[in-house]
Amino acid sequence: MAEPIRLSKRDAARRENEARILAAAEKVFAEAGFGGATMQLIADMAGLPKANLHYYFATKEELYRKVVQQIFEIWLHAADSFDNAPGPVEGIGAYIDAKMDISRKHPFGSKVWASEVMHGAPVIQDYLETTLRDWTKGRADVIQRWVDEGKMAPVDPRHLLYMLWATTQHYADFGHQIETLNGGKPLSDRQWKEAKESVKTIILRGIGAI
Amino acid sequence: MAEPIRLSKRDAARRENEARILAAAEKVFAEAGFGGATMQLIADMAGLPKANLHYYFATKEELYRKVVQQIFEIWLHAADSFDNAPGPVEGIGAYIDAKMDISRKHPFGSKVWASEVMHGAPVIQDYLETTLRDWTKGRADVIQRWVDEGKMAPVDPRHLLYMLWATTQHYADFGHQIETLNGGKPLSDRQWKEAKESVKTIILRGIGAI
DNA sequence: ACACAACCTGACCAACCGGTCAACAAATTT
DNA sequence: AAATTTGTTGACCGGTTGGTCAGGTTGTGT
Repeated sequence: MAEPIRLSKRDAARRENEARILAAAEKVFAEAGFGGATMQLIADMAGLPKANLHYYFATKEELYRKVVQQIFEIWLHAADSFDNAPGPVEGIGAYIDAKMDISRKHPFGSKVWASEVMHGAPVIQDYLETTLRDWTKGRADVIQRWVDEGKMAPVDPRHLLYMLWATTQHYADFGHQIETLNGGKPLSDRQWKEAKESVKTIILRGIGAI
Repeated sequence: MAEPIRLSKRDAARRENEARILAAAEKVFAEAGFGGATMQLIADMAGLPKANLHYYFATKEELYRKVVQQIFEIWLHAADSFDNAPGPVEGIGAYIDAKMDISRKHPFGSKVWASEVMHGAPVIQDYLETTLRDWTKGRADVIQRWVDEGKMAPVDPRHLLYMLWATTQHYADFGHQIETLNGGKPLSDRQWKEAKESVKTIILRGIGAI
């Protein structure tokens, strides 16, 4: 069991400050891009003097890197439900649910990730070439197995994965567009549920799993 | 018929300079984002002195706006094939083809557009609320008609459109990621064809049109 | 050939940015 | 409670950026 760790005043303050800075940075980087974001703006949003940011994160790049790593972790773990699933309906269905939830809960992080990749992944190229490549290979193998077992139509696992990523992330990255087309209002709980169902239905039927 | 308009030296030079600047700007904005792009970099890439850029485009914002408008036009016209189609197989199939071609031919423009929307559409919000809203309404009606005519399963037209946008644009916006997962090489002609087929097959089957 | 307008550009500037630092405050250790 | 480590911050700096402008060049109409 986890002990109720006693945090010294210092450690507690450090923890909170880092969290506040990271949260502010995530939002500012998402809304302004790396180049458009300023340390001053992040500092103001975090309620700290700019010099204090540089005490916790030496450079703008270092802070940005931490923000990207954070969302990448969440992104990867979304596929936990993918494994050990008996078939595509459960596995891919749960994956869509998880990724749609991420899009709703972490829209800023999703945008930062999208922005990073769009600009050629200057700071996380190594992750793409190692962690993400392995991850993708593993899931593609699972999908291929389902195909071989006749649990779904023969589709290219890669392109199916791209479609899953694209569709689920779209609700975060292009959330503003969707909101505008929704009469300027964010999707309601019911509309989010409908979105999830639509995506799941079309894709699962599209791969011949239902 | 279009007359072979005689361009004076001036008009010809103006045309070429503007085109060169816009092409350079599209690339730089796509790779560095609006905030990260510099007029100097665009000028260097266009092979013109920076001051000359400001002669043609007064401000960075004005130049950026032109770039965004340009890709928006292409984006809208991609759906010409959508209309007058007898059913979803032809209409949506052609639309997917057209949008995939755009992703391949105009990856920079696609990224600029994505970036603009992701950042809350600061310069083209009015377009979203007028042109895009009308456009979307029109296509959604067409899809609904096909549903009513029994030519496809009853799916929410909006979410289908989002899925089409997301999936096709993904190949441009996340092209770097796809390239990395493809062994660091861009998709070949054959792979692009396979991508198109995969997308069309999954979606058309997903909406019960085939 | 002349006059006028359009075009071009090196040099320049004020504003802003990321990052530094010295001086100070607070917590922790001894 | 003294000493030491850790955290805090206003003021500052060199470098870069978007944008300006005066003075020159080129093309066009007359």
